[in-house]
Amino acid sequence: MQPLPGFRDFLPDDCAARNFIFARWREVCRRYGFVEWDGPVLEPTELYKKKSGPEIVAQLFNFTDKGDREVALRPELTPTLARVVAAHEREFRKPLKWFSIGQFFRYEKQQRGRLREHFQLNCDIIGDSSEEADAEVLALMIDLFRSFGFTENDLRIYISHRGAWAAFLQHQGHNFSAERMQEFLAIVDKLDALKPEISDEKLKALGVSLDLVNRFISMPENYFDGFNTLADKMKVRGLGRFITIRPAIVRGLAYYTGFVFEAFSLSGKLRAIAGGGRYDNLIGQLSDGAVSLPALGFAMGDVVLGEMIQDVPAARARVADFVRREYALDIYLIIAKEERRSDALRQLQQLRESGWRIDYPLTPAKVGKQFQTAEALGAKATLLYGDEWPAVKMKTLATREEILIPNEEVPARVKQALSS
RNA sequence: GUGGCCAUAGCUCAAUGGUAGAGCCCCAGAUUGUGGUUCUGGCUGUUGCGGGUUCGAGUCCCGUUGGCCACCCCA
Repeated sequence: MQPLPGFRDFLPDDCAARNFIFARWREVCRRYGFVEWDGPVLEPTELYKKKSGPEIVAQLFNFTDKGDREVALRPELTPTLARVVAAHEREFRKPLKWFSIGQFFRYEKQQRGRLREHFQLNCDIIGDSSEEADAEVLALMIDLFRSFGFTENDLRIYISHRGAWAAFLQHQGHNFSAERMQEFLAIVDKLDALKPEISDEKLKALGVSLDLVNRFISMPENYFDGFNTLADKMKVRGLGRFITIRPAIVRGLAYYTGFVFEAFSLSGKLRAIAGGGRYDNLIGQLSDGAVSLPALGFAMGDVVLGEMIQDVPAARARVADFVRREYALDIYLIIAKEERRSDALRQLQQLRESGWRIDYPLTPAKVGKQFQTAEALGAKATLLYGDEWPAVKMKTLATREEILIPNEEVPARVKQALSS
């Protein structure tokens, strides 16, 4: 039996690496004053059908449950967030700064960096429409990357703004409906992939020329001051070098209204590592107008991030170090004489209650074998119980130094030896 | 969803159509109670699965499942 396609087993090393990623996510988010929350893994399919746009619905991992409900494993968190916030917003002071770490699903053919399941960090600020909030979220994203050991040489965050496109087009005399705007942005999104003649043709169908579009792309700051404001705010924080204005970045989800951004690895091998934007209307839509709050946020997945970590030596070394420490022991007990097993277990329990990580042989084994096990489990020291009793022989594995200590002094001496 | 490449031991991979192998891992030893190295020995296969061609198929053909890559799409 194998796991289902696109689903992963996490062996101990994989789990430790995952814990490392989660630990950095939590640590940096808390540093920014974000609090953690979570929602259900299974939602009514309806939640995604109307609000996220048709793109995501085609890839839902959905089914009918035993109560004849149409349900879907969550493909993203934002619709759930919008629902929860609409229902509970009065209980919280604004702005909300919330983050969440959870598993998300999609039903599609898997490929490198893209499975049917992944873990994702979501960070959102709700109830603040200022550009300061935009900058705060971007800074958070950058510091998250920095916490893994990445620098401005490893990745770049490209920033665009849907409102900027609308304003530019209006300035040029075009007034697009929401649907036409969506159509237009889809073409812009593919400018790099398609031949200029084809893009031009598609744009002409909307009454816009490729020349016009390129004019904006080459000098966006001249047409939209918000880019300058944001860039200045990032420079003040010393993070300006991480961001690049790139109007052609348009995210696929329909609900974005303002700034949108995507982080890319500069090695060019990977897809977007993270992305997000402002969605000022979504909460209002999902609550049928009962609650209207501006919001913005982003998400970053563990799969692509993990691959990027493997690509960058400094980041890879941090993970390896963490993985090694994740389950390394403090002490391994050597039971050299089986008649000392009870004495050893009594001290084992005592030491565990003090918080030390200790393991020991469950069945009788040769002393040499026990030392091998101690080494393999990463123990810093061993405590040997045998003919020396009532004294215990403590050995520091790194230095091979052995000292004889009275058993009643073991807790104190262990503390002394391992605290340094 | 479409197309191309691939599938051999737990892992990485060998094997002109002619008796399936190596390295690593794991386990056990190298004289009585001391670890990373070394040495010796041991374990492991319906060659992904199902058909077909052939005297004979890991090898050739068809199907199927799974993986990788590209396209589509994108959290």
